[in-house]
Amino acid sequence: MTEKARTRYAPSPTGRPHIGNIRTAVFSYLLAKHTGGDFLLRIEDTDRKRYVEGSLEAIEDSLRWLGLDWDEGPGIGGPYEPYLQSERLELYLKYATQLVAEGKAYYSYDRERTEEERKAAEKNPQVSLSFSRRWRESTEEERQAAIADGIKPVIRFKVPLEGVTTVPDIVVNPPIVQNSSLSDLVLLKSDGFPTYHLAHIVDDHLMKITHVIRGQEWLPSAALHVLLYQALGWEMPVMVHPPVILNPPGVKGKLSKRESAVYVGQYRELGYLPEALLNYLVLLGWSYDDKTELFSKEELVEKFDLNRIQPTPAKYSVEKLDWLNAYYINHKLTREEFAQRSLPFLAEAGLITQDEVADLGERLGFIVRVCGLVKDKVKILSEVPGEIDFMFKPASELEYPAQDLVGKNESKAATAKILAASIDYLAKLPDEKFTTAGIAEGLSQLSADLELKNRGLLFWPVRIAMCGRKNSPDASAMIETYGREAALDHLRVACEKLG
RNA sequence: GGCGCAUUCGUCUAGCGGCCUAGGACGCAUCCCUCUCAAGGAUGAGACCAGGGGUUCGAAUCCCCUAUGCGCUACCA
Repeated sequence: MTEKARTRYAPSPTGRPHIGNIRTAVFSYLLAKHTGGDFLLRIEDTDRKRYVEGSLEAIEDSLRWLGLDWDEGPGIGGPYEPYLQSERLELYLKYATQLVAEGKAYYSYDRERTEEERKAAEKNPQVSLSFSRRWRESTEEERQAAIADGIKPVIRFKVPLEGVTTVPDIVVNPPIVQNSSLSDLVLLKSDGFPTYHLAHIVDDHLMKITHVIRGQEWLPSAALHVLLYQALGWEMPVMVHPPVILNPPGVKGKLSKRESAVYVGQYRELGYLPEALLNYLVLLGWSYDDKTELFSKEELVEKFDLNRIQPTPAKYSVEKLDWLNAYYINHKLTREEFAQRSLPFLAEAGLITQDEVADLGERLGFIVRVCGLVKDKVKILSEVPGEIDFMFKPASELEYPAQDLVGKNESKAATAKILAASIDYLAKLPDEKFTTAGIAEGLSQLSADLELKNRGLLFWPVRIAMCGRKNSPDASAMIETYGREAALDHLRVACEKLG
């Protein structure tokens, strides 16, 4: 085992966490725990204009839901508090002015660029470069004039004009960039807040972060960060730049909310299991071997290896996630767990009350059996209510055409006979035989006794009578779940429908 | 436009010079099971390893070029 790693997830509070973003948190968490180290949460709230109320809570909820517990962070504290960058302003000021004193940074009396100027600068790097260096070699008179004009300066980093910088990285080949192509980045804004570039380096250093895991969109500016570490005389953490997640096949660009659900919270609301989402997210860009792809959180912690992160961006596809989720529901969850997790969705649909979500009391057994009817059928939890709502209604409220009962039987009259026979049979079936298996066996025998061509001719109308729809769970299982009285009611109503 | 990274079945991937007539999974097709829908079981189609040059006895694996994709190009992160 390698040395203990200290990693962090450092989102800015600009809204709900995006799954592409949270995936870097997953990798960070796994690395930390794999090495027996710490995973921290730090909030990068250095842009006051983009702050969104409630973001911190959304971030914390998402991490907790996925089971990514952090060892240090806002609220819980830690040896390097505070973990909110807005509360660490004097630190950034200190290092920025230190760099100025050392001649490695300088005050720049810029006016803010207009949208057009920015567009122009994007097209022509020379414009951008010269703009950023406008005050690099300014005279005292120029500075005094700017101050007299009331311009508040920013502090810019004095990037070396010559040489090349490379960024060592675990995932991709080290980018090699000419220093002359780099602009003098802003370290401290005119409002006294640091930029990301300064803040994350100061914090990662002070918080003793060993591995920085962040999206590949940071690769282009990583050379600048290398230079900054050098200027500050600090050792660099290991850099890890996993690829971004792309839109599904056929759609260009990185995963966007137009194309699919992108926020962790949305997946929760749709009824994905956190363990399935976690498993899927990890698989998107990481592999253990050529076969294994089902991993619990514990297995991931044990097996995670940075070197097996794929350098290529992966296209997001909800189909495999759906399969994984269905697999977890079907094979990993017990009936009780499945029912428990379905509760919020049943309440949402009005099938049970909020009080019952907290404590079902005597209804627990019934709910577990009802949910069990569709456990191997649903892909996501939000599908559960729609699949079993009929179980919550009396027979008289089921609406379906009588013709549906007939199925492959020759007539309504013939079907009615079969149902009548089923009623007689089930009414007399001993209690100990009133189980899914017992009922299935009994009704099969009955269909033979009635000399039907196949037992489907009996099961079909019985099943329709139970649920009023053509697609449903197993007929015998529904009968058992209803219990004898309710099941017989359903059959009687069906008989009446047939006239 | 400039700079950077990447490139194996439709998709996620295994592969780190001979084990590859390229393996697994999702999806798809067919069959089995079957009272419906699922689930489950079996089988199959599907990648001349982006294209072109090298290096080597030998390349999906190393190098170069081209193409394509993605990212960045703010006093945002």
